[in-house]
Amino acid sequence: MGRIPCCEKDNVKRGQWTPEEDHKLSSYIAQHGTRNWRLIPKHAGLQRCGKSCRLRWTNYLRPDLKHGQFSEAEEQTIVTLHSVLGNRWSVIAAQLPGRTDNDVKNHWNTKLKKKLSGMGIDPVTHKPFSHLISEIANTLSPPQVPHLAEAALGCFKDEMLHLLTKKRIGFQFQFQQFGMASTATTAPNNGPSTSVKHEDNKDETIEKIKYGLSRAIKEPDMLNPIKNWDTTNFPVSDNREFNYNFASLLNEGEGSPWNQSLCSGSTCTAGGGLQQHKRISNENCGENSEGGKEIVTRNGSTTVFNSDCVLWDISSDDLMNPMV
DNA sequence: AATTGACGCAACCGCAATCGG
DNA sequence: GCCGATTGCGGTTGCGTCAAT
Repeated sequence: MGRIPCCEKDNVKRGQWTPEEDHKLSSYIAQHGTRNWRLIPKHAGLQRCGKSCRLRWTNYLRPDLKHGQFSEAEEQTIVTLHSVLGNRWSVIAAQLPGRTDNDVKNHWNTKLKKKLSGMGIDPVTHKPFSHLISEIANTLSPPQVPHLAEAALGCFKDEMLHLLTKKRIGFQFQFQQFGMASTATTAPNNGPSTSVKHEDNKDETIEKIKYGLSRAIKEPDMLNPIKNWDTTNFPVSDNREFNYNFASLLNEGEGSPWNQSLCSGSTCTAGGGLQQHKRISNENCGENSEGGKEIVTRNGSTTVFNSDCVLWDISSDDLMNPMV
C-alpha cells in the first residue's frame, strides 16, 4: 500500500547534477520539449528521477532564468507580495521575470526575513514587533501579564533575543521611549515596581520585553507603531546596503515602494490569506483583459490587481470581495 | 592551522491539484 | 464521474563555502 513512487529509486542517481547531466537534459529538452517528465530521463540517457529532471530544468537550466543577485526592486516586490499573499512562492515568483519559486523562497528565508527582523518588523505578520507587543498586551488583563507575557512572546522571542543580544540592533529606541536605559544590554534601572520583577540578569531581555508589555497596558498609546515608530536612531548594523526608509513607510505618501504594502493599524492579518485591505505598488501590476492583473491561486480563487492596483479576491464561494 | 558555526543554495520529499483515458 | 498518472507547490534537508574563534 502507500503512495506509488515517482520512479525506480534503486537505479536513480541523486545529489548534485554534473555539467554532463545538465547538457544531456538541456539538449534533450531543446529537441523534444518537456512533455512527459517520467520518460525524459530515460530518453535523455540520464539515471535520474523525472521529478529531479523537472526541478533541475525549472529551477536552474531554463534559459530564461536570472542567476544573479536580487535587486532591491525585486526584494521590495517580494516583501510587498508576501505581505499580501504569504508563502505563495509560485505566485510571487510569477511577478518576478526570470526568478523561480525556489529562488524567491530561498532568498526570503536566507535574507529578507532577517532584514525585516533587523528593522523590527515581524516577517510573518509584517507588523512592527512593538505593535505585536502592544496587541498582546491589549489582550491580557494586568494581573496576568507577568505570567503570560513570556508565553505569549514565545512565538518570536528567539528572534528578538537574537536581535537584542547578538546583533545588538533595533530596540534601544523603544526602551528610550519607556524611560529605560538607552541600550538593550543595560538593565532597566528605573523599571516598574509592580507588574514585572527583575528576577535574573541573565534574562534581562525578557524582563525588558515584559516591562514593555506592562507599560503598554497602562499606556497603550505609547506603543502605537504609527505614532511612535521612527528609525532616526535605529541602526541596522548588518544591513547597510538595505536602504529601506521605514519612516516613510509609516508615513503615507512617497518613499519606498514598500510603503504601500505593509500593515498599519490593528486589522491586518497579512500572511494568513487574501482578506485584507491592501494596495500594492503599481510596478507590480500587469494587465488582464479588463486592465487588471490576475494572479490565479491554487485553490482556484483569483487575485486581481485593477488599474489602481487594488487587490480583489475572487473565489468560487465569494465571487467578488473588494479588498478595499 | 584546525575547528566550529553560520550561511546560502540546490535538491529532495510528500501532499495537493490537475490532467486525461 | 472515476481513478491512476502526472505536475505543481511549499517545507525541509544536505552540503559546500567562508568567516570567526
